[in-house]
Amino acid sequence: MPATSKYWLLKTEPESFSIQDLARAPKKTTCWDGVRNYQARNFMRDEMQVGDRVLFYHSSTESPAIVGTATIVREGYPDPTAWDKSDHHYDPASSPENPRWCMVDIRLERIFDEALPLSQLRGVAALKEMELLRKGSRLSVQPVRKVEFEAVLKLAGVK
DNA sequence: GCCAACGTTGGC
DNA sequence: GCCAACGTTGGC
Repeated sequence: MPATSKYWLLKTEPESFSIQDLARAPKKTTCWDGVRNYQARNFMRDEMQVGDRVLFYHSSTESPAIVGTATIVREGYPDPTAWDKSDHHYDPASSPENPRWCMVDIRLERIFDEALPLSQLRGVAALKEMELLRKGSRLSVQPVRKVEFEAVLKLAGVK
């Protein structure tokens, strides 16, 4: 994927943080902390830019689905939960002096009137090569092609 | 540097 | 809860 990608997909388990939680957050904004995968980190650290568009995805739930959109409002900066011993994502190899993990801030754009479940997305020709739909895909931060992003918005009935 | 063992993700 | 598909770790 080229460094010019402007579209992303972020996964979250709604039991820990859902799009409804994001809607209730101050300024409908949150930091995307807790990512502990190098490929996902690199996307956040090196490629995400303010204004990039985001598909918001609920995983590990009864009906995994894309549930809305968000935008990047702050570019990559160190994830302080990595050096918080009480945090579930604590990593002793990271420190304020030498941070290993990274996060961005996102702001809610819209919650879809109807979520788009994986089962529905799998039937869409324009999404045939989408990373999310690849067998065995686990990346929690992944690039999305423009045509894919637009196809998803169309499915969601967003003008 | 190989690779087996282990831990995690996440759909089903 | 099962398990396939990954990523990471660590012995050698």
